[in-house]
Amino acid sequence: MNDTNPSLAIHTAVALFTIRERLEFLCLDQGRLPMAVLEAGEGLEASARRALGVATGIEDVFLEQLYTFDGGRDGPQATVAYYALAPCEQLPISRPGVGWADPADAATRLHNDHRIIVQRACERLAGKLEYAPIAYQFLAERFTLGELQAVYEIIGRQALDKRNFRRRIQASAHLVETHDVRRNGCHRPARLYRLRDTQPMIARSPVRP
Amino acid sequence: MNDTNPSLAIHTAVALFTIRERLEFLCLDQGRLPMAVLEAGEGLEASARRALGVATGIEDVFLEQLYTFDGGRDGPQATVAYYALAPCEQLPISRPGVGWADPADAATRLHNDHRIIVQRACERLAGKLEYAPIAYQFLAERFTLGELQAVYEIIGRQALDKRNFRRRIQASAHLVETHDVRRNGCHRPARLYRLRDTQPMIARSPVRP
DNA sequence: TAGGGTTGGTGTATGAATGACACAAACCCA
DNA sequence: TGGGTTTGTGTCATTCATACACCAACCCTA
Repeated sequence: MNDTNPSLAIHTAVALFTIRERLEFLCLDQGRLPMAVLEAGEGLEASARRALGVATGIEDVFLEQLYTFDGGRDGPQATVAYYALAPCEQLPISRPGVGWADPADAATRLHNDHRIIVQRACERLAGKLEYAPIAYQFLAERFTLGELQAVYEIIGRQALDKRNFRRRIQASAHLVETHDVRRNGCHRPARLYRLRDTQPMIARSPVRP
Repeated sequence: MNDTNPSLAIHTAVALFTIRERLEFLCLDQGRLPMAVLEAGEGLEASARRALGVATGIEDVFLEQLYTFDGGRDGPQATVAYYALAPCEQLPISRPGVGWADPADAATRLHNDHRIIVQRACERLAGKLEYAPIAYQFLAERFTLGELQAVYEIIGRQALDKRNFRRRIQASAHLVETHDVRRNGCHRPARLYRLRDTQPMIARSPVRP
């Protein structure tokens, strides 16, 4: 029942992204992303979550399938890659062998096959930013428009006009204004917003690849 | 070396679409899409092409990975789904057990897991139509603007204004005008166009899922 | 060979969305 | 109390999207 033939296996791999000043991904010291071997009776997404849980202790994050790569050198093999997004506050990861890296450094930090995963994930992130509410996955439940704009600027790699950005966001109607503000420094406090709770959360196959 | 344990397998499945008046997909009489079991040393895309070749005899078509599904009842299993596009002229398929079906009838023609593949493929097709030059995959090398518009209307499921459509297409600069026309019926002949040959052909992971 | 039927091909005017741009408000700190 | 910093707001110009009508070229039939 338990087939352990190493030449035939389905792997899952996860690129977990967060934003702390810059966009960063979670990287194991061996130059790999968190991975798992798919077990009997286990779903692919469950396997990916398990991989992430083993490496980091967290499992409750946004997770979406990215692409499936063939690793077939010795036998029929496939690696189903996922990407995950989480706000950095939720990530008290301080385990040995686990760290963060800049996607631009992926080439030096990761083995080839995993480098491609990170690169593709960045591309999809930037593309999807424009039409899907994924930016919110990097933020806490309540956030300021300034924080949201920073996410868009970091992922989209370009500065945005504050007024035009706010107009665009308000028009998308994803947000609701709360009655609270956040005092964050020696300046005017910022109003807090949250995602409209009727927001259907999407974690499906891309419609627009 | 040759592992034939049926409880651990990687499958590929292909939904081949074409347009003949309507959008249609290729459907085997057993209510399945063309499939293959990934072999040792075989790439995923190669496996999908093989599946299509076995069922139809053709292999040289646009093919893109769609999504990977887990079929894990008895063991670790995965089905990597692809979708393929081809002009109907290239498809002289008249084999027993192979036919065409309307995606709207997929529910009655296909088993559940394959129905989802067709449905997702239709969604991606419609989404991708707007920003990627996939419509040309349904046309011969040279085609008229009327034919191209028909493809857009069928996949996008809405009628388009002729003049606005033409302006949009001309603006995209994907096309070059040829010096020939096609006489097609009892009306004015239509100018023939072809894809600009410097067009980088994309068959990659979706950037915008 | 003339006229009717059919599809191919073209321009303009209006409203909507986008992009550029500057200044006062609120807070903290010195 | 004044300087520094981020929040928050409106307008104008340009571009983009939409709606819309007629002649051209061909084939077929009478």
